[in-house]
Amino acid sequence: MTAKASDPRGAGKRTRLTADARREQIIEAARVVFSRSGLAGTRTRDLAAEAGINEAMLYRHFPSKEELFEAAVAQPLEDAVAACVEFAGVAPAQFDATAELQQQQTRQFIYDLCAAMEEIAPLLGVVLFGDATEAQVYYKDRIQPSLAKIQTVIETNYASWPHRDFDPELVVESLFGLTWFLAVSEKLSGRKRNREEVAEQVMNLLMNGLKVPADQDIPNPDH
Amino acid sequence: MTAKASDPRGAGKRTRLTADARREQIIEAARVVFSRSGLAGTRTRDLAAEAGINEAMLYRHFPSKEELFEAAVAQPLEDAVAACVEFAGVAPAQFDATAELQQQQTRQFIYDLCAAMEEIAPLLGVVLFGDATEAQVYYKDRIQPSLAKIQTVIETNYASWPHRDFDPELVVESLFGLTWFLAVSEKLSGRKRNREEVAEQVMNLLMNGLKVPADQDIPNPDH
Amino acid sequence: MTAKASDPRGAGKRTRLTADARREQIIEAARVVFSRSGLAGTRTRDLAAEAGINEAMLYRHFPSKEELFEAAVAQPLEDAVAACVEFAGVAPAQFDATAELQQQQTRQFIYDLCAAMEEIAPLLGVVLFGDATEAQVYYKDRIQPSLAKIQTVIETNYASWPHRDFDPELVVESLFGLTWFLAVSEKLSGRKRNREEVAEQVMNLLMNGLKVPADQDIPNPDH
Amino acid sequence: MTAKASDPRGAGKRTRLTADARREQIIEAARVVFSRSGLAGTRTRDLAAEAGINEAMLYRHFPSKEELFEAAVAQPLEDAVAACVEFAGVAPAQFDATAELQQQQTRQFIYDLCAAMEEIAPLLGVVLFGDATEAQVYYKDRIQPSLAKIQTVIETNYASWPHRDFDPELVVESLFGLTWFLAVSEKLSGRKRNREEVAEQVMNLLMNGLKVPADQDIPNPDH
DNA sequence: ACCATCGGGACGGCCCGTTAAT
DNA sequence: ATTAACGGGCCGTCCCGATGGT
Repeated sequence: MTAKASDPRGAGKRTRLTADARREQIIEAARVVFSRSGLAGTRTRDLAAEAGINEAMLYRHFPSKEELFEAAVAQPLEDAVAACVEFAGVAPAQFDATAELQQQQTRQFIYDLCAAMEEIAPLLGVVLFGDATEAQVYYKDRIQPSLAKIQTVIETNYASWPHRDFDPELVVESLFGLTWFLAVSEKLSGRKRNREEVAEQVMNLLMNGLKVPADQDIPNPDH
Repeated sequence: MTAKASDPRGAGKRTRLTADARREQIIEAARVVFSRSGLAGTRTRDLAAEAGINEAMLYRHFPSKEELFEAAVAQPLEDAVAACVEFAGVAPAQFDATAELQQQQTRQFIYDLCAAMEEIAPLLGVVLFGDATEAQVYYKDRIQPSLAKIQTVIETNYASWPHRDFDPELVVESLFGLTWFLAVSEKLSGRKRNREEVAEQVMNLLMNGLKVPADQDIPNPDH
Repeated sequence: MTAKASDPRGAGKRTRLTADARREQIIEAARVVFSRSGLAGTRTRDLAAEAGINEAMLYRHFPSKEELFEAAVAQPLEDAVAACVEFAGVAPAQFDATAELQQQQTRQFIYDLCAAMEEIAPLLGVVLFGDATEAQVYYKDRIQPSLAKIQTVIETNYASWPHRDFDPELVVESLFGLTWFLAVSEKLSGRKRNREEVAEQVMNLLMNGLKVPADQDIPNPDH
Repeated sequence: MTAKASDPRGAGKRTRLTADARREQIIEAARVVFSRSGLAGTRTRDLAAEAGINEAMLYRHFPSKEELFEAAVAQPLEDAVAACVEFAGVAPAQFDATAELQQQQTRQFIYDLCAAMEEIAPLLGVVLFGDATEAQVYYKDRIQPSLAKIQTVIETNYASWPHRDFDPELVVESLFGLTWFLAVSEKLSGRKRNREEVAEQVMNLLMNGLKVPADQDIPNPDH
């Protein structure tokens, strides 16, 4: 994000901003309100109020509420999901018997995913549950491709570590949904979790499962 | 259903609906429309049209759109989530070294959860992403308690099988979110998965993880 | 046709009434509600509720709200105003120097008028201030003729007593308006006046004015 | 009166007024429509049409139809009635045997009252006969106090002229009602009276009555 | 044979998203 | 950049027919 000299939340004084800066400010305010109330549930008045400007100003910068939604929610969400592909990274070159590297890499991936989810979880919600028809298009065109890419990365790394037979697509969607809901739940319940612990636990869950293998010691059977 | 003097199923003729039947029909139609467009995005006209009646009829049976939403979406969702607690079941009495019984039980649980999710996924969406304030209340008061109960069931079974140390709350939320998103994704992408396979894979993921233990043979490294 | 049934206000039990009795009951209930809220301000639901019957019953006895208004308010009001003509009576045959008989007659007239006004005051209000266009027609066709008749009676008696020169029409309207407002005021303020005293005072005002003739003693100048 | 700024019949033109001017224009238009149809009988669409604007504009200037009614009818009416107190004036200082000054003063008072009534008569009607409950509150809180003040003025002058014993309250209400109905009647019948003559006649009626004192000549017994 | 309920066209008040005019 | 303006639509209800139970 570009560094801004002025505080966009400063409501006291009327600052004259450049068109771009104003646009950015509107977008950020809109993201807040849209996240809160969805597309249909948001009034243009609320958008203007949150941005600290006049309603007519919105229409000087955006031709319609829908386009503002696109700029403030849909596009950033698509970008953010696309960015998650980077998190997946590439597999280590050489074979690792204990897949320790994979575990580390996976932990980091989950950590990054959780971090990203904190921001995009509400956006994902309002986009996917605003209007079913648009959601379908959006999901197919702008979410799934990124998920597919992550899946591809995993498949590429498929040969480099010892694993069970699994469906990469299912795993990606599972992980995505899992982290999504954790973020949603955190926001709704107001309870904060330590993200590193979460990443560690989820990674462990994903890689090793809950069960202790039969030939190992049971760490703490009765807690 | 409520006991009726006359046969509710019998009449083959086109009969006017009883108040209860009409109410139920409105609720079911409303659930469809609300699932599609959310609370704010749904017009009362759409609700009436979907139910095949006049708008005025809605308000003879429900005092407001919000109350219809409550009856058609919020309450059924709460009930459905509450019903998921039953799926968790109880742990087998005796110890099982390979935790085979737990695996079976878990598979069934996930299967049931996925089945339930097929219906409640959109409801969950529109409730949690319709209005942030109401979502918070709803989640805390009407979703989390059920999740907590499932968690309790797991904790009760905690001692009966060999497992790693994990946070039951996190696991429950993870599983819930995971299955939720699988259902959402299925609906949005239009692709159908075999639920039994999904349950098997997810159970395996949950119990055993993706990784093959180091002292085992690598089943099929390069697919 | 048949004799009036019992008290129409008995709401406790559902009495089966003859059509005429039911009609009369509806009319009386309607008069109450219309008096309270006017034609436009009255819901058919309120009418039905006040009559203790179903809304549909109204339309079995009256084709429309307007016709019920006509039967419950407009016609009774017209009749009541027409009946006021009787109150005016006829002048005594022989000349009376002190017009004592006229005073008595006038007192009685005013008394009767006040009594009638107690009932018709609200009706007059809702008819004349409900809809301006209809009020005009109503006034010209159904109120003024009765006032004109009263005026005629007065003119007939004109020669029989010593009086100043005055415009009978103006006097009739004045008296009518005066008594109307007294009734309205009584109802709105909740304060009750003794009707005989009112009649006496108004008669005195009308016949003798407030001022004491110069050649008479001043009864009580400083009270 | 102020010159009409915009032509209500003017079609496409979008006239721009300041907020205050528009507000005033709406109020004046509303007074006309409310006077015609009452509060319940007036559609917001009629209000907008009469003001030559869109319905939405009403709600930019007034939060509800009721508040517009308050601003356009209730408050002006209260003010106008309150202003009538000024008309009552004060009694002449010195005693006047024939009460000629009082007569003149009274004539002027009645004249002013009639003039005021021409404007407030319909307002009074729609307020007092719109809704019985609100009318009661309005009358007690916002009409009666002014009438009581007039009454006080009369009582203050009570000692300064020779009069019969009378109830000032009754006289004030009588005069108020009398002039009210004269105005109503004029409006409804479409017949115009000369106000000076009316004032003269009513003053005479009030002060001297219709009857000729016994010791005076009968002016014109048979007209 | 009465009556209550179902059913609906139309419109009520209100305000939302949007466009001129200043 | 701001205020005034508006077309249209939303939620809710009103007045009133039609249908079927008791």
